[in-house]
Amino acid sequence: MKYLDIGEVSAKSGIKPSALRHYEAVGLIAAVSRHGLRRQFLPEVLLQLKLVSMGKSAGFSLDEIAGMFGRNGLPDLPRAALHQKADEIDRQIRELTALRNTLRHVADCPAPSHMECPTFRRLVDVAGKRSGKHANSKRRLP
Amino acid sequence: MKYLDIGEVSAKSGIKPSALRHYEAVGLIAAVSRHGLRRQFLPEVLLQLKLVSMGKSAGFSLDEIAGMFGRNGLPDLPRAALHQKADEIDRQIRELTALRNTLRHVADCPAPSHMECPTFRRLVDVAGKRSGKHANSKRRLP
DNA sequence: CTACGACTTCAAGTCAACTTGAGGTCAAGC
DNA sequence: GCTTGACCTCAAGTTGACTTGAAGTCGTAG
Repeated sequence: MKYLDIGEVSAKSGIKPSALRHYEAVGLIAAVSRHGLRRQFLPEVLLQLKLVSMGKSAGFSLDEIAGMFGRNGLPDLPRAALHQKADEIDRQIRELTALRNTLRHVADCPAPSHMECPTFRRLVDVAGKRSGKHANSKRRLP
Repeated sequence: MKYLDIGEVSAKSGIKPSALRHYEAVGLIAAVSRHGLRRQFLPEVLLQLKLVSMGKSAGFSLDEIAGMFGRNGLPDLPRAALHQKADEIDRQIRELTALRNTLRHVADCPAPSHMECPTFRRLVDVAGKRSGKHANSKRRLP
């Protein structure tokens, strides 16, 4: 009785049905059954989708998210792997913080050339304390 | 004399020449001149590239980054727009923090089903304080 | 009992951000 | 003066994450 069909999940999550089907195809979510042809989802799926979108905005691929939160929305990685993911996110938070500070600085700094402003260079350098081979990102407006 | 050619920029920035040419094509960076056919870059470009990679890891598209830091690597947006970008980043930092906390929690919480753990639900809800229509991300390993 | 609308599948298309490959240019060292 | 290697251009290919379109399937309201 409390099953949701794809349209309801879409309405409540703000994610298009086509995207939800795609998520099912790659194993991020699963329908509990079918009503005729229609997928029936448990309300739980909304929570799982929240995790998915958190992961996405963190810059993880769908595959990586599936790795963090198994097919059921429950993490199936060993503790250490999860902490390592958390560390990655910490690093990303530090980078974002540096970028935000940089933006606020350039918004307010009256110097003619930021490239020569020591504050600016220091801000940028903060992010330089080892990023390495990392996250590439992109937007898509539904 | 202190011009860098693309191979040097690539070596010092860790960004492939093909990507640098792509960045030039979309107006993110610019060569000051050519030596024969070869692009000559100012050392400044390395700082600009740092800004670009910060922006990328923040989930901005190359177009958006070009919007924040004009063709010269210097921001050309009005103060208010920059602060608005900074606010967007703040929101993203909050989401990332929630995700990291969630990961650390699930790594350590002994509850059998996280979906029923109140701490878990609270952590997830923290991120729910309105994201709206937002950042989609992806990885690409060079 | 039929029409409707919300769903279904599947193949193909799109978009960003690059990468790859073929074929060409050129300055510097021998 | 010729070879070499690092660069060049331009078109086409790749990947991830979807979206779109055509053609079909249902169950419920009238």
